[in-house]
Amino acid sequence: MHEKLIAYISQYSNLPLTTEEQALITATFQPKKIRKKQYFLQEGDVCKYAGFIVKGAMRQYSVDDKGTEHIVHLFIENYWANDRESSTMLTPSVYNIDAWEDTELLIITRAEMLYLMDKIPAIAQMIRLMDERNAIVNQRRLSSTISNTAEKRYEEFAAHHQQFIQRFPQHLIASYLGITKETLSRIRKQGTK
Amino acid sequence: MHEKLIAYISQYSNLPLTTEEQALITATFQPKKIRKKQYFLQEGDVCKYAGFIVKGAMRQYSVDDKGTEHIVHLFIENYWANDRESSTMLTPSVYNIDAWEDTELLIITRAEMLYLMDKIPAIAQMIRLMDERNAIVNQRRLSSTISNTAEKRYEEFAAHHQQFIQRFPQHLIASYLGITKETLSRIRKQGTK
DNA sequence: AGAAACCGTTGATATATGTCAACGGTTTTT
DNA sequence: AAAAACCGTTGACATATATCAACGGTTTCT
Repeated sequence: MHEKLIAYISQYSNLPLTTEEQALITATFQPKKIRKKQYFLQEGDVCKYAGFIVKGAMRQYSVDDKGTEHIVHLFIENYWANDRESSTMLTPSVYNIDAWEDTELLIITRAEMLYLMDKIPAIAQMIRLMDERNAIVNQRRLSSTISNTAEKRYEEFAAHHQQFIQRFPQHLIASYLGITKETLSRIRKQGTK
Repeated sequence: MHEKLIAYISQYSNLPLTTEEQALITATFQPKKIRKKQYFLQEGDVCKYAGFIVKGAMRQYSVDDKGTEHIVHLFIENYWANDRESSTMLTPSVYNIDAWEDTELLIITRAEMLYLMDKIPAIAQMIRLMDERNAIVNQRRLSSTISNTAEKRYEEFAAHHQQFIQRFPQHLIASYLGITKETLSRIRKQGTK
């Protein structure tokens, strides 16, 4: 089960992982299975673990006063489920993370991750590159949200996230884009003409 | 002029900077002055430098087909002006960064920064923490943009960014929030009642 | 196998926000 | 000192998107 994680880490670094490093990684990341609809993180709890998704699909969302869910992230294989603000600051999360499909994770605490970063250069390297990639992706999404119409946002999203479109129902995609499912339905209908 | 930068870096780390490290930093970061309205980065150019703002105020924005500017970032003292996607990937930027007030910067290339990260642990540490803080801030902004009405977004912004409100005109704040200046004007009027 | 939940779509209508034009008061430029 | 550019506001109107309700077709549960 840890092979996918090892492969994932390796891909970020030119330094190959030693056998000892691989063993340490395997010993540190704990497998965890979550059935569909179960929570990985609940609003109000501190996010204690980051989870690498080996198999499955998850979503992260907040719920407003009216009970409406707002999807902030969608995750599939090779993504990390985590509320960084909560796990870093040790504050209660405003988000929920739950499984959209039955999901297999490899989980790790923040303290363990800091330890691994210290012991394994490739991990430190991976984190740095992930942060960088993350900053870029966030910047793009923000920019798109501020500047573009719903239609253009959907087109951009569809162009770059084909796997998500296939894997999650439309109403989740709509919420991720900050629009209602009805609006997305109308946009798509119009787009095909 | 470099004292403010040294102080800024120190604040991120418990390791104090040695005299040699301070000298290296001072030698690497080049002072640069930019007059109001001048560009630090122009759309289409590769972002060659990151700039630490010692004094002044800047803005980062894209321009759409209709010629409308969309502010994605506002910067004042102790902020970093940079288009990370462009400087990391060496691709032409879709953004402009210009000075809103006369501004003094300390600039550094990506290669130099990587070198400093390698040589000075406190710098590596700073970058890591900045990335972390950044990820959190971006997450919040994104979440707010997706979930909240314009009015609530403005209230949240005003509550946490008093300095920006005092320093930049309303139409820039409006653009930063993804709304028009007219809408912001009406929101504010209503809010005071 | 039947019931229930889920999903996407459509219509009618409501609401938030954008667009355009104009104004008076500043500040900046020359 | 005059002219120009900038800034916030307001009104009238246009548009994008949300809301609410209903429907038929799936899929999921029991």
